[in-house]
Amino acid sequence: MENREMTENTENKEVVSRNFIEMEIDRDLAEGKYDTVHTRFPPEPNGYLHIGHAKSILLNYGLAQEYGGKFNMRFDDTNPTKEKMEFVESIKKDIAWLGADWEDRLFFASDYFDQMYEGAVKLIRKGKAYVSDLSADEIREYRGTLTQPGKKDPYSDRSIEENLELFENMKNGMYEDGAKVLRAKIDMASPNINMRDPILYRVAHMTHHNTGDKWCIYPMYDFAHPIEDAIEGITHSICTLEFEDHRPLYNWVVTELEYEKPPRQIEFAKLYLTNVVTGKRYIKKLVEDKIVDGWDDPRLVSIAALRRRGYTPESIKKFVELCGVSKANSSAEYAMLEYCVREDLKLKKSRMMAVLDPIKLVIDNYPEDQKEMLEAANNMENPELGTHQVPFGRELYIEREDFMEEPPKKYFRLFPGNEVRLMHAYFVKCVGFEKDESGKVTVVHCTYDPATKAGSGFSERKVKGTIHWVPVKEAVKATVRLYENLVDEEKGVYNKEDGSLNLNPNSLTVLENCYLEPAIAGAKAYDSFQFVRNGFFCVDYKDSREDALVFNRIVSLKSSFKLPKA
RNA sequence: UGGGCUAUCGCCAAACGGUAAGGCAACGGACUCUGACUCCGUCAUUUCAAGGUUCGAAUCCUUGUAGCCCAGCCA
Repeated sequence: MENREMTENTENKEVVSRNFIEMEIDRDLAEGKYDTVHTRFPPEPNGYLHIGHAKSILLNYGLAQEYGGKFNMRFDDTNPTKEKMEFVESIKKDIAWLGADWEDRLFFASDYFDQMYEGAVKLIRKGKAYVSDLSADEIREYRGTLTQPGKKDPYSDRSIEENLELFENMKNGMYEDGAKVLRAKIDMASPNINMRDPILYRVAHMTHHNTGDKWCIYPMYDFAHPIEDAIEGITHSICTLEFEDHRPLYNWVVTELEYEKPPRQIEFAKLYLTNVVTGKRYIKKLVEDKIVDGWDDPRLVSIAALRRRGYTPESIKKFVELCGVSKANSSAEYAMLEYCVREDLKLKKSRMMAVLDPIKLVIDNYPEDQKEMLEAANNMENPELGTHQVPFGRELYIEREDFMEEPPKKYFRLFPGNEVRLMHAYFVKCVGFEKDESGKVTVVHCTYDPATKAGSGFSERKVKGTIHWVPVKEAVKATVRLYENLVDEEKGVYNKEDGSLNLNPNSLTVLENCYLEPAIAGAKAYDSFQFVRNGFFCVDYKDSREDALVFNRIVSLKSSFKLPKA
């Protein structure tokens, strides 16, 4: 009853309960902890963004919007060994495409290296950090294990002066990579391994994509991230669950560095999709093995791949919203994503006729030299999309599936003696067919009834089926690609024995003999349509040419009819 | 066996001590110039399990169980 009232009060707006992050923010605001909301998306530029990142981007951006706050874009580029400029460009493109607007707030963690260095010096002066000469192996050894406490670092008692000098030497390039590190002095016996004197700075003689050769020491994530957030005035630093254990360290850093109104870290569960490949190594191999056509192959779920496939930013936003935000590890079904694109495209795109697997239909009683132009609504449910003309004549192409010599029960399409409607045109009745030597049907014959023309108001009799068609003479030939899941859904994504992918051999079907109605001619990259009864399709930006269109199927239409398998 | 986190329908996910929302999927049916869309209906007597507190428990307590994360000079 309470819910019903809420529904009425908010009119057609659905009642969406607040997620736990919003509730935390509400509380922070109410308690006066913060008086604004400032979020950020902080990727490391070491790869392409995928659907999982979209959740974080849209969550952070959405929160800033919702609370009238700000959203920053920030590259967390504190490890030059992994980062590339190529990725900063692709990430910016993807985020902009998704509609998360960082306005003029594009930052790089590397822009703060000076401040981070100052912060480290401050910690040393407070006696909270020291330079250690332990090797990587020794550090690991001293750290202890999950069940055993760590041991005191023998260098942890160096004087402040000595530490100051050593750290400056580190900065000045006096040591080899790995020779020395700066560690926080916290608690080697902490049950939380992250607190066992974590490394703050390491030596790495490497050229950084942003700072060049200015630095040869680089801050670690745990030290850098809270500083980045604090410098930018971030209030809510939202990250994924695996950083929960790092929160005490995050708080330690902002506390020791004495930031006023320090940011607060809140963790949420990543978004996973079932039966989908997101691992970098796997995708890299698929690309190298030429199983997929690059990192934006339409079967992949990188943002670039979804864009190429024809997904819209709106559909991804809707999907992310539908998935919700919680702390429970979970995996959304691909069907939900598909629902979201259909929902978005349904009223926005023109509904055209395209025959993917053609068979010729001859209207025996339609004069050979006759021709007419029929008017077709672009979208019957959205008249604003207007209309277009489609030529009609004696010879048409129809879908091979729409004719059967011996139909099963409940088959509403063409079969000898049956009458169907040709969409936007006339009723036709099947009067015969031709076969070749192999028994394959080559031509279907029918007669039409002029009285049944679309829009004539004819209502004397009805037909159960309506099929789409394309005029033989004016049709535009095109290539259409149909997709299935890249991996075998039955077997699961990964092979249990060797960890390789269980690939679906049918993930790509290329149909090179498709015919489109002429109104589609001239379609440009990323243009998309509903091909009536076949799904939504998008012009491929890589392979399509004006005179040789190539379409990717974004998603099929739902269907409650299953043709019985022969 | 140390620490952190999580368990509510096939999949997401609400409910914040007052008697299990909603969406996806699925399944019926109506409608239909897309077997689409739309519309109507079905879909958790029960919330990981077992005890306990309470007039009342998914929510509180106890004891278990299961899953995820942490021992990079990665983020």
